[in-house]
Amino acid sequence: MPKKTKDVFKPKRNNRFSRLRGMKDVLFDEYKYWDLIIRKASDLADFYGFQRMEVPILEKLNLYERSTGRDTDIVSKEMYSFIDKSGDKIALRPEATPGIARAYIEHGLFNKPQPVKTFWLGPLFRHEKPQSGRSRQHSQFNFDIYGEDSPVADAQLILIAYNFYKELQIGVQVQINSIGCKECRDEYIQKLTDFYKERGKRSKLCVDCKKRFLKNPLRLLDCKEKDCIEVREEAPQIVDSLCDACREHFIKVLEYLDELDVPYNLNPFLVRGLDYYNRTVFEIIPFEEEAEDENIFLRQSSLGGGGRYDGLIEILGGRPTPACGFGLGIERTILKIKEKNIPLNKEEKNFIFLAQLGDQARRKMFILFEEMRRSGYQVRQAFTKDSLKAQLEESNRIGAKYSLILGQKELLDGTIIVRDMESGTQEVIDYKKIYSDIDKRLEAGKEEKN
RNA sequence: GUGGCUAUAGUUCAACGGUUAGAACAUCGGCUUGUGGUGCCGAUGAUGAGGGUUCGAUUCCCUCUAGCCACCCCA
Repeated sequence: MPKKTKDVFKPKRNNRFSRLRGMKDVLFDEYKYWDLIIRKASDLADFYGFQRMEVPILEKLNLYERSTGRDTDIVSKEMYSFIDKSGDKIALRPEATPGIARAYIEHGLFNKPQPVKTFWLGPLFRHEKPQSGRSRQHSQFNFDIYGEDSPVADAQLILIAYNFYKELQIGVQVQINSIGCKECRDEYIQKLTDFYKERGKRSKLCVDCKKRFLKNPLRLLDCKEKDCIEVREEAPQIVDSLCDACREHFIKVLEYLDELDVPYNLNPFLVRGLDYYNRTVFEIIPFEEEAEDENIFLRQSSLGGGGRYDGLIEILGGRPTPACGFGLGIERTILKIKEKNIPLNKEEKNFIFLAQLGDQARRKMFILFEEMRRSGYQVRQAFTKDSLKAQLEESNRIGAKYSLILGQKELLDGTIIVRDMESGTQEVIDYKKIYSDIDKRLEAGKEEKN
């Protein structure tokens, strides 16, 4: 080890190479949570027949303008967009669905047996003001079903999202609504604007809502201002305006959820912010039954959401294809896991630590390590360390079950020391009997457990 | 994007405007040059950046940066 001198480079925090705002490093301990989520999501994907795919992080800007919607906040205010060296307008994906839909069209996935069910997981970018549970790069995983208009698809997706949290022991509730199809929604918007035009109701609205009235009246429904909520009470509800087909679709989705005991809350004010949604829309919010202040969960940001987007593929130039899907926020889920102290049930492995003293012993152990690894043992080592003390510290740190210690003396005698790390007892055995001895010990350990 | 709060070792915290900015945990080393998980001793290591006020600033003021909270929006 070189001695430290005062000339040694000292990294400083917040220096000119520091992280970009709203970006996060995921270090070792944190990654355990990612692991858990990725595993759980992959298992569900497997089980329900969704196949993993990935699409580029960069796409053409117009993909999002046309699908997500030029006027949505995500596209108009929060997107990382730029012109690249060839002069193309590019964007870092702010959400996943458009890219996946684009891939569906581009690779002719409509020629595969339908429905095509995709599982996607990756980072998204939105230039927002960061706070906890909201950074400029975050990750989601999405489940999408293309080429299926049956309400079973909607219900199954909701079920999967619900199961995901249930199995993680996180209490959630499904907020659900139907925003109909283009026809019945337009009719409803007409009714809604007519309602707001009555006797100076508009004057009671907040500044934002006055704008919403003109630009996107549906959004009047999810304003949180007190006065706006008051006016809203009497407003017509979209479920009453659904056309027969849309109503029937929605009812069937709810019936499936009822039969599966998925708790949901019919929320007539749920309107999702992206242009391409139709019919079923839903959001997954944290929910504690014992919560005294119901504002606690109302205020909390949602863990994920989704819905149907039957028109999207056509908008992007594909043949008309019904589709639906959802996305769940990985970081927000991790926040919940930590908040609720949900244990990461780590696999119990019987680590065997190989410790050595002296160059010759090190060489021998170096080879033994490879041998044991190939034979399927969970071997661990710290061959860069010289002192036995440091090696046993490491062995202890990783929770090894046994340490095999080889020094000069053992080398000469053709023996090796087996140390039981829990009890601290150790035994000198014939070097040749390593495998049989370890096997015997592990077998005994197994029986003791049963 | 709007408003507010905050910023000290790797981490969690301390320091009436006044000596050398303290501690715990973590890290490394030693006690024990062949023995970890509990002990003892020691070492490394910080005032986010830049200005200003002052004899003197971690402390007061300004700007920037970052984080947090609320809103907006959303995952």
